[in-house]
Amino acid sequence: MEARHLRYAVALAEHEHFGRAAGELGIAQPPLSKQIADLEREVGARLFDRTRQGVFPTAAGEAFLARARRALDEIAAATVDAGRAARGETGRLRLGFIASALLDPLPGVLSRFGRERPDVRLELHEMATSRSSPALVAGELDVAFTLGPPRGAGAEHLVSVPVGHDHVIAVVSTVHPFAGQQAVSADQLRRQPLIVSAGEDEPAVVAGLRTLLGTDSSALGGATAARDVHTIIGLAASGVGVGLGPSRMRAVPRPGVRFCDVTPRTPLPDLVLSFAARDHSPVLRAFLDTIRKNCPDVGAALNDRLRHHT
Amino acid sequence: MEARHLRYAVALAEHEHFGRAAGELGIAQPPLSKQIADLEREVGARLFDRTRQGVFPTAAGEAFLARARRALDEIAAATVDAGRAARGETGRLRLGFIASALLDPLPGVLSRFGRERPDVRLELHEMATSRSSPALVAGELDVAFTLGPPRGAGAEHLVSVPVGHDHVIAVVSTVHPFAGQQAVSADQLRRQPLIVSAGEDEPAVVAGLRTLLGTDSSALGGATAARDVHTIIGLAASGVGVGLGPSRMRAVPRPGVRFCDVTPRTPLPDLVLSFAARDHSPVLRAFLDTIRKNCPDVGAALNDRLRHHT
DNA sequence: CATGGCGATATCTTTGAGGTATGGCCAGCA
DNA sequence: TGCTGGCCATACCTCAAAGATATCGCCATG
Repeated sequence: MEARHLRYAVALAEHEHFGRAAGELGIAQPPLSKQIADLEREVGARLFDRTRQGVFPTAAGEAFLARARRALDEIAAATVDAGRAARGETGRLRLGFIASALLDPLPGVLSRFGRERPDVRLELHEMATSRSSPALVAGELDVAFTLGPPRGAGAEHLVSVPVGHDHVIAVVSTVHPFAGQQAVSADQLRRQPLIVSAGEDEPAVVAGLRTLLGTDSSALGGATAARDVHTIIGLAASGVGVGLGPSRMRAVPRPGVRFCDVTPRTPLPDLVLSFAARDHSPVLRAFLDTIRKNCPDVGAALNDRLRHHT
Repeated sequence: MEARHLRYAVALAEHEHFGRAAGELGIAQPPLSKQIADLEREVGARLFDRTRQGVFPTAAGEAFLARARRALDEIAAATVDAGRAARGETGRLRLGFIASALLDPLPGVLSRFGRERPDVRLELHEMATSRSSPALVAGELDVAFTLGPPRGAGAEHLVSVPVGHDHVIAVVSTVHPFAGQQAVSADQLRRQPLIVSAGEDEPAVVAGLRTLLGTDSSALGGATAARDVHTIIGLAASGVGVGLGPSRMRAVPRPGVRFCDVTPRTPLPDLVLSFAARDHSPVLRAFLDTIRKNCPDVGAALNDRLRHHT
């Protein structure tokens, strides 16, 4: 049985007349008669009563037509749904990100993406760089914000694009002596109780701080450890010490704290967007496009990537 | 787009391999490649990723396949449903009947039919013969039990089959003097307070009673009128008088009453089963078949009718 | 570098959908 | 009662396209 048979039966039921139904279908009457006869033979039951007054479905015909109409609706919807999925209007995006990404690029990116693609299901997973890389390789994530380029086995199958540069800044309570300063020096910091990251991404941050304070610095050893940037800011606000973290902390103004530059300017690993090189999913492409529109200093690699698939 | 395209896409998704899917479909690999290519062109999106590891649906393909599977399910169900409807296993039967039919043939017929055709929706409408005939002609009923053959305009398009003969019997309270008698005479009845039908089918019954009691009988004029046989029996049980009604009253034994034959035996119009002559509905046929199996003294016309359609 | 497996392409064959002409049937009508 | 017209079915032909066979190009293996 073919969709043609369903279309012909539905048209015949609608027009109650072989000739007019055939005309509507753009075919002649004899082929329609034959197709309906073939259909009735295949179904094993008479589907239409041919009377002098018109052609009307039998009980079997009514039962058949109800299913036929639903089948035709599904077929029509199949094309529509496939088109929407192909354009990235529907689907799913599994996004991994480090906690600090929630400060700066994510709020803007997610709200814009949610507006542009309301029917895409977003799955957000906060995770350290060390976990998101294998998840991308294994296909458990579609895209991830990581601290520095992804590392580990299979990383060569990932594309990485820096979406923002980063350096160390300090955060202090408004009543702290540093609060009025534009910048604080490494020397000043060495004489303060410090609050630093202790999350899984710690090594990268600690490396930056060692560069800043000197490898012999004992200040780092006595520093308070916090799991993520939000905790660092909170502890600094309550006067526990001077928080040190990525410059993206500035993106979330918060009463009770001030941010200070740190001299010398100490770079941290870039915030990087990674995804599988062979992932051509239109939803991913749409997400990358949103990133490009939302992050002015996005790397050239992303533009290349987008141009490549347009 | 044809059902073939859906079947091929589903098979390809299942086997993840053009060659094996084609083998399963009973065709060679090149035609399958072409059909899938045609499908992708018509949908306007790539539906499968051909990789070295296998053939996998894209996001668009997944969306398409979900709809395709449902469409194919509907198509398969269409044939099944049509077959069931053609065999009269599903559908609807609108049955009109006079109240007294509830006494005798209906309980057995309906319980048997309900067991044999559990998926047929039964619509029961108690109505007088004068109403069921036009309803049958207008197609608002499928079949009806009437008192005597249907009358009125269009009755020639109806088939009528007597399903039981009927005559007048008397019903009295167990404490009534008649209670011990096998039969009562017209003379005895003329000297008793009577309870007779006053429903829409009254004329037929009254005509029978006039035959019994004589047209000059004043007893009928003073009789208590009851709308249906159940009321006649109830009034007789409470001692209001002697109930006169169809012999089918006997089918419902009820404590507190006795039934007596009436002499001379006075026939009433037969209980008749009627339906539209051109109605070949399988549900109707199944119902007639049940009637035949349940009513031993069914008319030859019904057997003819059933044989005609076997 | 050779090999084998896989999907795409080219070309031919054959099925069957659809067109035209016509037949059979029945209601309406003179 | 025979005629006529409308309607669906049948007969037969045509041609598009589904499918078969042969082959190519590609790439991951050894």
